[in-house]
Amino acid sequence: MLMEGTMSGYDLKKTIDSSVGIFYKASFGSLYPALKRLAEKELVSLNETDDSKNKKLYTLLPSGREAFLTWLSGPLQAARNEQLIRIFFFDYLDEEPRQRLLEEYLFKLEHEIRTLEVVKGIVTGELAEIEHPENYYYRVSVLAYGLSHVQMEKQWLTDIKERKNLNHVEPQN
Amino acid sequence: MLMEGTMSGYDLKKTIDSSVGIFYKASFGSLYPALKRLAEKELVSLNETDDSKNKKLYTLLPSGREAFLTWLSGPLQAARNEQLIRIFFFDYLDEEPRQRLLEEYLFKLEHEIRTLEVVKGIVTGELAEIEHPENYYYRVSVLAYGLSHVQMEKQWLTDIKERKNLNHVEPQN
DNA sequence: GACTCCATGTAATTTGTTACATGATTGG
DNA sequence: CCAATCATGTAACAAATTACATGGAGTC
Repeated sequence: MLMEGTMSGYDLKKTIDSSVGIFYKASFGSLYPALKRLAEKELVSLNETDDSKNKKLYTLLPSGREAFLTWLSGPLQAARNEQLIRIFFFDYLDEEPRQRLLEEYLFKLEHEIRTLEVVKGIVTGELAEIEHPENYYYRVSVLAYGLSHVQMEKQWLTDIKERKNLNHVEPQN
Repeated sequence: MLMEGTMSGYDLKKTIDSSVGIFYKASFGSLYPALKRLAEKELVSLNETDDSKNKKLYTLLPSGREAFLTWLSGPLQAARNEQLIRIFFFDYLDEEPRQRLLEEYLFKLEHEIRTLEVVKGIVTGELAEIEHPENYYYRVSVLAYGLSHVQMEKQWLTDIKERKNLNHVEPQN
């Protein structure tokens, strides 16, 4: 986030919540100590404001920028989904609570789909008004990923709710 | 896993690796202390074998079974994908390393798809030979989820590699 | 005057990772 | 006999979560 410019811990939290917030959470209890560590490693510099707010502004140093790009270039790996171990054991639940849970989750997913579509609409609109929208392609792609993901989950959930024969799922390619 | 029967920490690790291992890892450094904690809370009972192996066999107690079912009945939540924050920032990478990373990931995904298909084949075969295959429906469903997931990711990756216009993704429902 | 927002932090607790350490048994 | 597997654990280190604690500024 500091690649975008100088920020305080508080600003950071707001920025995170309103951008990657859909799939990543940060608490103050993790943010402030993390900034401290980054400052100790001299990856960021600290400037205190002397106005009434008493903000501590953190700026990414060249070494920090380097560390960020190194992290970014690391290998992509399949994300491990802890949610799945729950469903893995769903056979132990009775049919009634199981259907209820699946129903609830389906409801949440539908809500999430609507949310993501709204967000995507807003972002697309904002993007149309800036100078170089192509520089924000991957940020928008992540939204598209989110949508594909929840749509896939919805389809899958609908299928298992009906106890469809899962061997008939056809590969897309 | 202890719902299936009495096991040692070592057995547990093997069982985890060969079942949920595709999407969940457990190390001895987390397993043994965890079993200790479960024993302290009297959710499992401990029986030491007196043979040469010196195994410590853990058995789920009724209270442990209850705790498991309570955990299982908890609300399902959308899994948070930390991998996505990487891709969110991909605009900061140059086109060359970016394409290389996407290519690598695509390769991994294709490997994973083949693996999952093999595993699914094996599991389906095994399932056909047991008495009540319907009691293992959700275990198999998770495999189907895994496959849908990687297939979705592959499609998405292929799209962004070509910088497709992501606004044209059509909802499935 | 009360409530919300801005702003920073610490403390306790919990947990995970990685590496280290030990020793018995089994199969080729 | 040597390597792999079986089997259990600890220690150092790193982080995250939740709750607590504090204080200023703006606004209704």
